[in-house]
Amino acid sequence: MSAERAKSDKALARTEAQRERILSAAQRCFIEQGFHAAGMARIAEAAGMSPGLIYRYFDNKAAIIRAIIARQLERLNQDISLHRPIDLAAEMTAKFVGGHGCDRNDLSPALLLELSAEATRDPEIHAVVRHFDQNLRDALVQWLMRGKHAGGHGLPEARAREAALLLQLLFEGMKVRQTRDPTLDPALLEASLRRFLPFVLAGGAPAPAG
Amino acid sequence: MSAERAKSDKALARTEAQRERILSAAQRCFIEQGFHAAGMARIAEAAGMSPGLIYRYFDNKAAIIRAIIARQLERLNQDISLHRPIDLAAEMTAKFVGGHGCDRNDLSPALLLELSAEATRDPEIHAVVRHFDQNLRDALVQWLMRGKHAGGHGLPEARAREAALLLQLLFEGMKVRQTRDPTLDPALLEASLRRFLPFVLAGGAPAPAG
Amino acid sequence: MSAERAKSDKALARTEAQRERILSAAQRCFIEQGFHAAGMARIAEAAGMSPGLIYRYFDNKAAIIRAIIARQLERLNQDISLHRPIDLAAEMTAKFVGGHGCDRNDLSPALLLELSAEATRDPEIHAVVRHFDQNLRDALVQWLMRGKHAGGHGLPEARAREAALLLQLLFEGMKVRQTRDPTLDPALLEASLRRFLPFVLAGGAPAPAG
Amino acid sequence: MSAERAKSDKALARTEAQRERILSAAQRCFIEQGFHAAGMARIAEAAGMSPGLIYRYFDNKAAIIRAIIARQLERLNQDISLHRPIDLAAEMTAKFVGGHGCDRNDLSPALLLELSAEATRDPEIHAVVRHFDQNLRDALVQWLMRGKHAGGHGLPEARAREAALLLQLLFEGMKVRQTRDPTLDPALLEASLRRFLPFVLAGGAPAPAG
DNA sequence: GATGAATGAGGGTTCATTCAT
DNA sequence: AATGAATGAACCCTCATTCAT
Repeated sequence: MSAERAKSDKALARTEAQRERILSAAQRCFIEQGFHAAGMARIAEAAGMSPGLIYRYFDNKAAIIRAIIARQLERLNQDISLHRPIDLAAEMTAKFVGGHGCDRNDLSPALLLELSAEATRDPEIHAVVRHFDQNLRDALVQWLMRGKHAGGHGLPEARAREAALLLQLLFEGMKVRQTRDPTLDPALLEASLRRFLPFVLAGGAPAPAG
Repeated sequence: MSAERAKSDKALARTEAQRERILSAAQRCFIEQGFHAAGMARIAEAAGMSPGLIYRYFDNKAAIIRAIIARQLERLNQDISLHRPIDLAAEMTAKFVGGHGCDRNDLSPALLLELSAEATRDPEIHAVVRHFDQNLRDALVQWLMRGKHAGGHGLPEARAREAALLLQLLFEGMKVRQTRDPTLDPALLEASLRRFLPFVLAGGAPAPAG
Repeated sequence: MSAERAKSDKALARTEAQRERILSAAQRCFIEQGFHAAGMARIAEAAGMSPGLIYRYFDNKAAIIRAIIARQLERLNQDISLHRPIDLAAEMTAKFVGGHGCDRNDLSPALLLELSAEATRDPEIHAVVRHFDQNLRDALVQWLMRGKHAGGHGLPEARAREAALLLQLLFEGMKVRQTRDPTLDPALLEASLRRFLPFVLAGGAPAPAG
Repeated sequence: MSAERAKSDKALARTEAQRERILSAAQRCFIEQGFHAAGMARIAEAAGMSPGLIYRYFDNKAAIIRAIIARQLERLNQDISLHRPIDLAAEMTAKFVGGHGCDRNDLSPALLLELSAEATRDPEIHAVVRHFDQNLRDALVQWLMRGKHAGGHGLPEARAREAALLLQLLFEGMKVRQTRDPTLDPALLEASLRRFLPFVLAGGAPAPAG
């Protein structure tokens, strides 16, 4: 039970580590060159392995793309911690400034855009994106409806739905903005958000103090 | 001088017409299949000419992409009529519902996203995108600062800059949303915008009636 | 009508010539190396063209294989001229000695064997082979049933069917023999055939004189 | 000396057993998929060992193929029992109906064909095939020359050579037929053979009764 | 100006073989 | 003796680009 198990565990761990190396290398390549321009050979090189080995861990290039997408969206979801009081304007600004996909917890804007475009044509990708998209929307709605004492905003459902949609539009708009104008003054962004977000979070009521 | 001129003019006109045919055909192909999946052969077919001929009018595929972007952004700029009173929420909703790249003045959302991702890698594309991006921003700022009697909103410059940024975030967020959730209820979108936009257009002051 | 037609005719002729060049080159490669060991690059080289060009004339390698099979079987059928009195023993011997696939009208034995094996796994190939196989069998039966004055052998149908089967077995057995013992003494082969074929052609009756 | 010997014997026995496992597994795979389509990984799996281990017992894939051929032809030779009176027509028909490579003494027809084609290209295979081929021919000739009281047919050598050749042609023709028309009516085959074989076995004399 | 046949580098992928463990 | 992860050359095929006509 122990020896066999131990070996199996170790093998599984190695497998997982290899998959991680591949995904990480692929993500770097995709960000730099795009999904289609990044060749398997280059990905293999970036992962420090031979091209053939990749296929022991992934069926094909599309599977890698899907895995990256799922992993990224998962992280995105985990990242949004709606269960503690947060300064949304500050956090969004920080994401804008820092989040260019260089560290593994950030969704690269270029990747997200290409990914969304790809979802238009690949039904499997579309399904994955939709799944996480609706998860996020539901989480936002719940958060907006929850009482203030629970870190929420106490909106009625109808208002919460409207506000959640606006928040998603702003999140995604910021991703596009990152690609178009990466030099955008963070102070201006934060000022804008700080002025308007409270109004959104209040469901359209006159902004409360704070 | 005149005959020669006339011939030259005619030749130039023909050249321009040919370029236009190619761009139009390429745009259709790109929308259907994406930048990389659309082959030159198919574009040539769609343009009703031979593949070889395209290279008399464009250096290569990337040049076509750049030309489409420039042309499209130009149209976009012309399209934004900020000189008449408009119901922004209604117009944005209409764009969301109708704007899937079917008419020639709309870039398909997928294309716009792919294009923005590409701008991350191709400096020439980036420059074009930046140029039009800032044009639009300036136009928005002017519009927001202009007096209400001139169809504007009479905001001071600082507020106008904040509001313009937010509007761009929303515009672009909507493009992402179109690819992710094309079935989004337009009524919900319009309600959200109608509740929020007046507040933005008022520069963050309590929403005026209407 | 004429100019356009002429051009189209010329184009069609060229297309057919190119297909022929490819098939001929592929056949040489397949005979030398087998279906799977012959690479497209080598075939292209043998055909004096680039690998990519082959795909303008054939969908893929399998299509080339099928075309060769069909072409070869067609020639085989045409080759069997059952409408004149023939010295079957002599002709079969001649085929054995000469027919090693070097000239285009001969089915290479190696090719026929590999082809038959391949038919076991590829349903499309199986269908093609079956089609020509049954054609040949029917032709043999007709020939055996036809009156002697018409170059036939006047057998009743039941006997004709038996004899046709035996002839096919002998034909195909000779193909195998060519690969196994290409040095087989043609005199021995001809003597064997000359002794036994009359018996077969007579439907099992005591061999007639001649 | 004895202990060492014993160990060595045991080791040799194990080596032989391993080789046998590999050959048997490979044969199954080759029959199902053909020589080239059967991968070493699948063969290893079928043999219940790792791919690497196979190379301890065989130099490479071609060596396995050669070993299978040799083993199979050896069995084939042993199988031919020409020392008892036999109903050749019945036995050949039975081989046709049953012999599709399912039992270990039968090479599948497809395999035999592929193998014969390969002999055209690989001199080592050619040599093996030739060796057993001539063995079989000699055995047939001996059988045909032997007196009837010894289960033979009492033909003079010249006639025996002719008849042996014809028998081989028929044997091999039947293998091809199995791949091309596996649904061939066994009754027709048996009738054909029964009418013709006695004539062959009699060396071309009018068929004796029975 | 216009064609479309031709090119050939590069794409993703497979698989016989090796070697550290 | 045995493993199976790793290699890398070669596979089939695509497509942006060129050029003889």
